[in-house]
Amino acid sequence: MLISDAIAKMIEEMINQGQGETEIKRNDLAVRLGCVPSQINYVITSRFTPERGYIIESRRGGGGYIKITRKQMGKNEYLMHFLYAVGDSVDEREATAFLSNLLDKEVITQREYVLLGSSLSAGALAKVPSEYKNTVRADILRHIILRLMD
Amino acid sequence: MLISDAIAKMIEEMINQGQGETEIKRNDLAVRLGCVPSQINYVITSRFTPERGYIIESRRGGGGYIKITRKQMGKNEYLMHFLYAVGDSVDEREATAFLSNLLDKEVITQREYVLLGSSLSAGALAKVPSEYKNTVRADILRHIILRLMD
DNA sequence: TAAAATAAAGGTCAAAGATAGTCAAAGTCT
DNA sequence: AGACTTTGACTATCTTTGACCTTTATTTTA
Repeated sequence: MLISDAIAKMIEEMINQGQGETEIKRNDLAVRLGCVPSQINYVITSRFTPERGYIIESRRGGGGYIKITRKQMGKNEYLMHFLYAVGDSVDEREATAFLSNLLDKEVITQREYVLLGSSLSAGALAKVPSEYKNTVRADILRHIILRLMD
Repeated sequence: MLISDAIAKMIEEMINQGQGETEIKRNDLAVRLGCVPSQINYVITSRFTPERGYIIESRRGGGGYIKITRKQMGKNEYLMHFLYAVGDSVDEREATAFLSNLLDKEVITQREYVLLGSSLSAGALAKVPSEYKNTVRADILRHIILRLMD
């Protein structure tokens, strides 16, 4: 398994242990997992993103920490939030992150997650010229989100 | 025998081994079969297409892979029929007709009908250049149908 | 005790490494 | 001739690593 995946898994477990939030010591974690400290940042910025519903806070210096919180919101709040958060360009990864968040919050079902994901997949949009691809994906995603609100 | 046929055969075997799906390492496979890596892409795009019931997913970079999933003809006759019925160009009205057919046959729910309809709507695809619009819609629809198959 | 130095975190960024994707030219088969 | 295949140069994306930067806390010193 990739080191980054192991780091992500570890952090997720810690968040679950801590009822939706955890505070890590970057250097400690890096040593425990055998990676360089900056790789922790990489994992956080690539996987614990706002699109996936996480908030990151941190402090440097003695007693420093990185705090990761999983956001808790109501359905409509989520949808509104996502509507704004979906910019005018979304790649497949981001789109999947948004959908999996909606799934976690039970705004959509597992089956809807799969079906809607297929609408946004690289394969489905393969023939859209690359300059427009992520723009079109964003448009589709926004249309879906709008339909989910009522 | 053509190298491409050998590649296709190999991949098929791997899919059989893996109960309908397999994950390959493009470069590994290319080395094993003595071809350039991009030939794997050629084989995948020319033979493992959605029209034939395959779903392709992939990732680049460290730990990258290409995942190929085959949807079975036998179990999903009705959906297979749909898959073939979708031509290479579908306008919004036809897409809606397909979806409402699926709704009538209780293959999808009312809510799925609405959500998927919004993915295929003119609005969602507004920015796709008109030459491609109906082709892209057909691709999306095919991907959705494939995902409806268990 | 206030300022200065030092230590103890975490942050940034770019380079290098590891994969996969695209596309067009050249080759081959029918 | 036209369709399909083969190849490789170039591109895009994701991960790993390390050098250097910034912020905050603690200790030393005038």
